[in-house]
Amino acid sequence: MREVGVEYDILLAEFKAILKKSKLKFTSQRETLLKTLYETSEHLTPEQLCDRLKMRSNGANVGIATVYRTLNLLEDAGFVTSISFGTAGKKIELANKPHHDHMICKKCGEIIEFRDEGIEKAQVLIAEAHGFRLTGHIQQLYGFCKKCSAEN
Amino acid sequence: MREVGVEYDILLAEFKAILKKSKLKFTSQRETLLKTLYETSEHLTPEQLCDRLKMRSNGANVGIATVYRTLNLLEDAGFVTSISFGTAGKKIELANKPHHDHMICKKCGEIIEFRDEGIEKAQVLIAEAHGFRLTGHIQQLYGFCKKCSAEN
DNA sequence: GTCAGTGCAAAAGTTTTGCATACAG
DNA sequence: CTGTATGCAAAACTTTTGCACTGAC
Repeated sequence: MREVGVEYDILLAEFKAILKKSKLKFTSQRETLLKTLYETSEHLTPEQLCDRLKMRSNGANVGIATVYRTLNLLEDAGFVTSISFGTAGKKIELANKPHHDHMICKKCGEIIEFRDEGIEKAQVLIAEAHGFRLTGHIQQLYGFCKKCSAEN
Repeated sequence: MREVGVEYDILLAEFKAILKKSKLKFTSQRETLLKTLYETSEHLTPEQLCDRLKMRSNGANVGIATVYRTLNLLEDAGFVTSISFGTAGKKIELANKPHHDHMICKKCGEIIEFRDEGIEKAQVLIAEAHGFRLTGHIQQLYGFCKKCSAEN
């Protein structure tokens, strides 16, 4: 259902390793959060993510605070990136999906994912030229999608 | 002081034209806001922008609400883009500076601007391929700058 | 058993709205 | 004059924190 990035088992192992290294604990909440992000191809806001976690835990309590705390943790560790575009609010995405970028329609908000090898390579070169150690990138092209373009 | 984009007079004229078209009014607050953005090369948050406006108006009142309202207006009109990266908060930037992109240090938050012709061209081609009418883009590479890389 | 993690509720921060007044057209 | 824009204050959201209790190691 999901384009293949890193296998979940590997992802999970990496996550555990990071936690161990920082003497943090591996809890069921953290696992479920990671798994949910892994299985979701959409871009969720923290609140939407929290709602899904609530559903998964069949009614059990999931605090929004924990979601934020865990997301910050994951973001620091580079597992997750958050992007925010205009008024659309903060959206979360797993970082180690294969590199891809976004084209966002300013009118209907549709997000189209794309990928271009040439751009990826150019980015690496640019980073090197500035002595920058690259860990990720976000590229958002925006404008109007085919549909909304026609309506204008 | 500022890399040359569109000349301010032209920018201003465009702004007035947009306002006229939507039967909106050209107020001193709107002018000062635009001018301030034009003259500032940094990336400001709405609140920082508001503070600058207050200074410029020598103590006169500038409401944060007006800043937000005007920014939303400008963003809708494509004059301004807001980018938000991780925890660093929303930052504003004039859209019609010459195209350039950002490299952001996850540790110290430094923003390095860069530009690459090849990437720019590739983006246009990709948009065309998807029937997407491109009006702008944001590209953020992130990782650790030279300095912070060394400290790790 | 110890110490980090959790949920909850309160707090802090950010953005939007309602309303009376000010001012551009 | 008319109606949009403004500043202020309140409201609505979003994100973070404090605390007592739970649970991983």
